Amino acid sequence: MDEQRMMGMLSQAGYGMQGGPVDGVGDPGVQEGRKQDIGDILQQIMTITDQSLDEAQARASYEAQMNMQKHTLNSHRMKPALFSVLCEIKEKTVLSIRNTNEDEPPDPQLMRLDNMLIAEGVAGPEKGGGAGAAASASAAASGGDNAIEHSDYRAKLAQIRQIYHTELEKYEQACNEFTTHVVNLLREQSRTRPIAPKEIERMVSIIRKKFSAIEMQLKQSTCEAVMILRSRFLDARRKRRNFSKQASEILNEYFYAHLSNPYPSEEAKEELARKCGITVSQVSNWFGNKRIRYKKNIGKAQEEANLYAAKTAAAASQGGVHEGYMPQGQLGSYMNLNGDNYQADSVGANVQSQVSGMHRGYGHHTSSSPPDMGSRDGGSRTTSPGGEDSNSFPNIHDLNSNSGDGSYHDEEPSNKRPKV
DNA sequence: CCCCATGATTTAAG
DNA sequence: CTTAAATCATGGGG
Repeated sequence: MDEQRMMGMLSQAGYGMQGGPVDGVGDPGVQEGRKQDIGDILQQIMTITDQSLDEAQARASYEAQMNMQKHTLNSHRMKPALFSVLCEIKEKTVLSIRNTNEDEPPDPQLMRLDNMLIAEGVAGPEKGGGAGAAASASAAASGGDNAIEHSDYRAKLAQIRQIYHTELEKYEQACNEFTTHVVNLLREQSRTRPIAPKEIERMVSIIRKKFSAIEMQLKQSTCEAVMILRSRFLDARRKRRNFSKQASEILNEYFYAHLSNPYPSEEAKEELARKCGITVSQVSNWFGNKRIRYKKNIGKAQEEANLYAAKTAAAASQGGVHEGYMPQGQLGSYMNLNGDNYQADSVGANVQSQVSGMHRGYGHHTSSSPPDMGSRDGGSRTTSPGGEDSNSFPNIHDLNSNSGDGSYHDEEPSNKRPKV
């Protein structure tokens, strides 16, 4: 099989030395001649050796002859010296070759694949650990019961992982086997051909390189499989589920209670997320959607908002049926607003405008203060936390949307899915 | 089926 | 990073 190839390479190395820079010292002319001689001799010997080996492979009947030649060669008194010299020469040429193409910077592509596989928990720490740990961690982080959705995913991932490890193992085993085989072969041949240990090392490294190409292919296809799996299972869009009725209520209450400035601070978002059993990202999404959709709707379908206002009021008066965090302060103003009516659109401006004087640039609270609480207006109106900022958000009044029911939520969007 | 409410994502601006 | 706006894709009701 590959002996043929190896012999070819060895022969090549042998021939290559002919013109090569064998040594830097000495008179060029003499040196040249000597090199030529040595080259000729070597070539002859190599040819004979190759021939004999080839014939041996081809025909067993030459066994005897080959043995004889081997014996002759082995018993020649000059043999050790000659081999030594040949080895030295070969080593030099081989080294020069090696230097040109041996430098093997860890392939960036391979590193990328490795990183991704580790990130996906495929290649990471041993079997049970990686995927399982990652999955349970993310499940715990998101608060929980989303396991249903992901169990399938995890199962598939584990499958991929299994296959990957099996293949990798197979690959390693094959690589080692083959390497061992080649090394043995070379050692065997080193009795009849000038093969230095370094030569063997080099062969081994070449073999490893070849095999690592296969390894990379394996990693690549594994990565692809993971990618497909991810897009299939983890694309949240495909798995959209409405929030629970209760979560929607909580969110809506907060929204309508802070209509004048419906931008929950980071802390508020966390609290809402906790109460609703969803992630902070989801809260942000919800408010983003809510704001824009509310705005688009002003003027109609707002009756339902009253519903929330009423609920809120009721809750407040009863001591808070619904979580505590409806700022009681605002209820009053709310009722006012509602009662006031809603031409709000027009009125709205005036309604909120005046007020507490201090402005803080609306919106972007760098999480400074929870918009809610404090802002209670003293007398009668609006409470918007930031004086005029209330204007910034289109007039408020009601509207509502009673969201559906449904239930699940997804786990924290584990943001980036790698791209291939 | 269609249609629309809705959560998530993308895009663009700051 | 956050947000508004547009858009996507699903769930679920008629």
